[in-house]
Amino acid sequence: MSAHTDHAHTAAAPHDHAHCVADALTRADALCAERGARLTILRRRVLELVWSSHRPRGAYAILEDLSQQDGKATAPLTVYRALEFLVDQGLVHRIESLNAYVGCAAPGASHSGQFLVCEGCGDAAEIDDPSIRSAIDAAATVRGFRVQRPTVEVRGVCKDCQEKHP
Amino acid sequence: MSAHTDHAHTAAAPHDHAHCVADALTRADALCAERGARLTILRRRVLELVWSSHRPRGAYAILEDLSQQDGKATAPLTVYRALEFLVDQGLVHRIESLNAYVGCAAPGASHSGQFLVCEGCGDAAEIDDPSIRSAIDAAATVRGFRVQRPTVEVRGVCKDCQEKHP
DNA sequence: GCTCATGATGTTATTTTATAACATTTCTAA
DNA sequence: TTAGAAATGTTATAAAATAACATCATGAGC
Ligand SMILES: [Zn+2]
Ligand SMILES: [Zn+2]
Ligand SMILES: [Zn+2]
Ligand SMILES: [Zn+2]
Repeated sequence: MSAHTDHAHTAAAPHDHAHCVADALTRADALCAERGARLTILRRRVLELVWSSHRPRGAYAILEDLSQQDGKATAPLTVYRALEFLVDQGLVHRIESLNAYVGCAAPGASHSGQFLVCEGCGDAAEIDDPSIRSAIDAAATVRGFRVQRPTVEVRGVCKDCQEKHP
Repeated sequence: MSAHTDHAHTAAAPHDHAHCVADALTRADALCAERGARLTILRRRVLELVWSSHRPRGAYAILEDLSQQDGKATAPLTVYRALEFLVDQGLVHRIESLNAYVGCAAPGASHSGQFLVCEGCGDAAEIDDPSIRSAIDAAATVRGFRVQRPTVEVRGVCKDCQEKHP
């Protein structure tokens, strides 16, 4: 069995993050190839920067990284367009309540877009809980509402932060 | 029994909206009095403007209304501060995915903050579905996450809009 | 190889949304 | 009435996102 287990990595838990990012990029390469979507150099760089931490990152933070790497100013649109592509491909999620973006832990699989957002450390743990999804679907169906994109963002305090500040 | 029934009004369904707004203001008066919170003239006016439709409204739209009523420019902060108060009191909800605000249909009661947001008509129907809430609580508990404020915003198409564009 | 249509990126300017810092006014309770 | 606190006014700025248009890259078809 691989050293990389299935359990989700977090910003807090120490782990081989380079591997983590490399995995994400490899998955993205495979998925885009499979779909005929063009994961260009720029988009791939932006994806890598989104993954640079396990925390949600703002578009302008990514913009700064990009500008610094290139030694010249990059325009916001450059980043926003790349992010739009990545979100459309399901490689990145946008956290609405933070105006920020985070790499998807399981692209390809169904994305319900559920996050536990910690007020303490800023971590946004992606979960995919079928019972939340089915409860939403049921509530929508009863009201004749056709679901396109359910968003669940739960603000609170993660386990680690609770232990640190009891 | 009152002419006003319990079922939720929507922007689409014709109804006595003046009554609708008056009710919201009366409820707000009562709640704030009960809590010793100060629903000042300004805050009450902003609440009324939030309720001016059943659709989410942006802070700057409310700002324009306010400026027009007074015949002079109002500063954004004026509106944002009032909105902050109203959100804190649970009289208004912020729809994160729209950067907009909508009157709460049932202030005082527990607010889980669940919305069905229609892409067609812009309506944001507030629901309070216990099974969604308990599914979220269960998922959080399993992960040791302490829930403070769950946000559910479901994008899709409402019943009316589906019937209009089949 | 060329050629053109399409998609991607560059460039400049602007819009939309939200907050900071500090002054003044209003309310409340002692 | 008179602090002290809360609310509002004022001015300036920050943060997030998009519009409009030009240029460049890519790849299918010839
Ligand atoms: Zn990692
Ligand atoms: Zn935390
Ligand atoms: Zn109404
Ligand atoms: Zn609709």
